Amino acid sequence: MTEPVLSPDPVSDDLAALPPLGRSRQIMDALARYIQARNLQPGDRLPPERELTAALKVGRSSIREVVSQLSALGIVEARIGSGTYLLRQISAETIYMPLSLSADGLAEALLMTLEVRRGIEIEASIAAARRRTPEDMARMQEALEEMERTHHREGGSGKADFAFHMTVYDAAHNPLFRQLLEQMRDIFERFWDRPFDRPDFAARSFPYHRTLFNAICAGDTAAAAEETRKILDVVEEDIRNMRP
Amino acid sequence: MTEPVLSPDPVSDDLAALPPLGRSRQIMDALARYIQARNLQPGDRLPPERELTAALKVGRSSIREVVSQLSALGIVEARIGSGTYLLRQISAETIYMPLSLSADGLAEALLMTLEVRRGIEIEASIAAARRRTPEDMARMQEALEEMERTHHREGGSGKADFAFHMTVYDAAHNPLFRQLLEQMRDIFERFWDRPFDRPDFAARSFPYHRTLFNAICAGDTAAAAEETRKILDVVEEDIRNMRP
DNA sequence: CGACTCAAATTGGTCTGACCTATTACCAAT
DNA sequence: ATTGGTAATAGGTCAGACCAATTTGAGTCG
Repeated sequence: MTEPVLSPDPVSDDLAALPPLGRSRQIMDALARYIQARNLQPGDRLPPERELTAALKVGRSSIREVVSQLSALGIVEARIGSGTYLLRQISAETIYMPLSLSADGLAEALLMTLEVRRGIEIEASIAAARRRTPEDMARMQEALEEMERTHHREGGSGKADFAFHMTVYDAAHNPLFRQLLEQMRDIFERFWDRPFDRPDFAARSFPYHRTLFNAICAGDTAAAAEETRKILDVVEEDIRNMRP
Repeated sequence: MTEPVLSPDPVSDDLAALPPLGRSRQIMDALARYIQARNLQPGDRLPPERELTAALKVGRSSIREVVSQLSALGIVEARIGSGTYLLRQISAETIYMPLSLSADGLAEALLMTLEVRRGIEIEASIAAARRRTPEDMARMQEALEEMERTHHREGGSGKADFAFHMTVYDAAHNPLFRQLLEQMRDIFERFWDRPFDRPDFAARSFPYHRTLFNAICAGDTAAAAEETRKILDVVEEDIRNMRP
C-alpha cells in the first residue's frame, strides 16, 4: 500500500538544523509525536524504517538508533521481516527510568526482586485504600468474583489473579503503580513458570484477596498493607520451594 | 596509544557464526565480558568503537547499536569527541528492568515516583531492621554523626544525608535496594534541585534520621517503617511546595 | 619556564548505498 | 479450496565516507 506520509510534521523541520544536544532524544520525541499523531496503540505496527527516514528527514542509521533504544527500553519490539511493533504507550513527555540488577542465581534474583516488589505492592494497596472510588470498588469486586469462580481450574486462575491485582493498582490512582508492577510481573514470569496456575498456590493465596478487597473498601490502610504482605509471603514461600 | 587488543577473546569467535536469535543481546553480553575481563570500573573509558569493531569482529553499526542501547539503559554515556564511559557496573548476567512513566507535569511525575520510592525505602528499612549486623550499625552511626555535624552547613548536608541512607540500604543486605534507590535518587535529582542542601529541609527531616537509626538497631521493623515514612513525607511536602 | 595558540589526531554521530535473511503477500497450478 | 513457489517487503549487518566536538601536542610567544 505504501501509504504516503502526508503530514508535513513541523517536528522534522526543526530536526534538520539541530546538531547540538541530545539529538537522538529529539528524534525519539519526534517519533513519539509521530506515533501519537497517528494514534498508534500497543500491538500496532509502526511504519517501516525507510518510510520513517523520509518522514522525519533523518538517515536510516538515526532511525535505527532510536528504534534500537526504544527496543532496549521495552517500548517497541522489532520482528525481522515483519515490522516493528508498539508494545506500550509512548509520548514525547515520557520519562524513562531504566534499572539494572545483577544477582548470583535466578532464585536469588527473584527473591531480591520480590522484596522490592513487595514494598511497591504494599504502598499501592495503601494508596488504593485511601483513594478508591465506588467505581474502583465495583471493578475490584467483579474481578475478585471472577477469580473465585476460576481459582480451582487449571490454567485460568493466573489471568484472573492478574486482573484483580490490576484493578487494585488502578484504584491507587497513580498510574506508575500499574506500569511498574505490570512490567515487574512481566519480568518475573519471564524467569519463572507462573505458579498462579498451580492450584495449590492459588488455594493458599486467594483467601487473602477477599480480605484485601474488604480492607481497601473500608479505607483501612493498615489492614490493606497487612493483607498484601501475606499474599506476597505466599509467593516468596513458593520461590523458596522452587530450586530447579 | 592505540593499545592493541591482544586477547583472542573466545567470545568473538562464537559471534562470527551466529545469526539466529537476539544477536544484539549476544553482542551486548560479549561486550559485557570484554568489560569484565579488563576490569573496567564506573568512570572508566571503554575502547573506541572502531577498536571494538575489530575486537568483537562485528561491523561498527552493530557495536553502535548495543552501545546505543546501553546508553539508553543508563549503563554507559557517550561523549562526542572524547569517548564512551562506563556509568555503572555491568556483567553478562545483568538483568535490565527498564521502566517508563508519563505524567502531566514534572511535580506530578515526581510525586508519583516518590510514592513508589517510599514503598521501596520502607521495605528497605524493614529489611535493615531485620538483618543489620554490628558492622552495619557502626557504619550507620558514623554516617549519622557526620550528618549531624554538617546538617547546618550550606552545601554539605546533601551528601551526608545520601551517605547515611546508603548505609541503611546496605544494612538491608539486599543489593537491589541500594542499586534501585541510588538510581532513583539520581533520576530524582536530575529533575529537582536537591532540597537536601537547603537548610530548612535538612532541619525538618534530620531528626527522624536518628530515630530511624535507633529503630533499625533495636530491630523494631514497625518503627523503622514509620520513621522512614516520616522522612519521605517531608520530601513530599517539599515537592508540593515547589511549583516553579 | 610557563602559558597560550593552533593544527592534527582521535572519537562519537550521521548519511548513503549495498547486500543478507526472515516474513509476508500474491498468484498460479493442482 | 489448497498448495507451492516467487516476488515484494522489512529488519539486520556491513563498508566507506564525511561531519563535529574534543583532546593532544608541538610550536610559539611572553
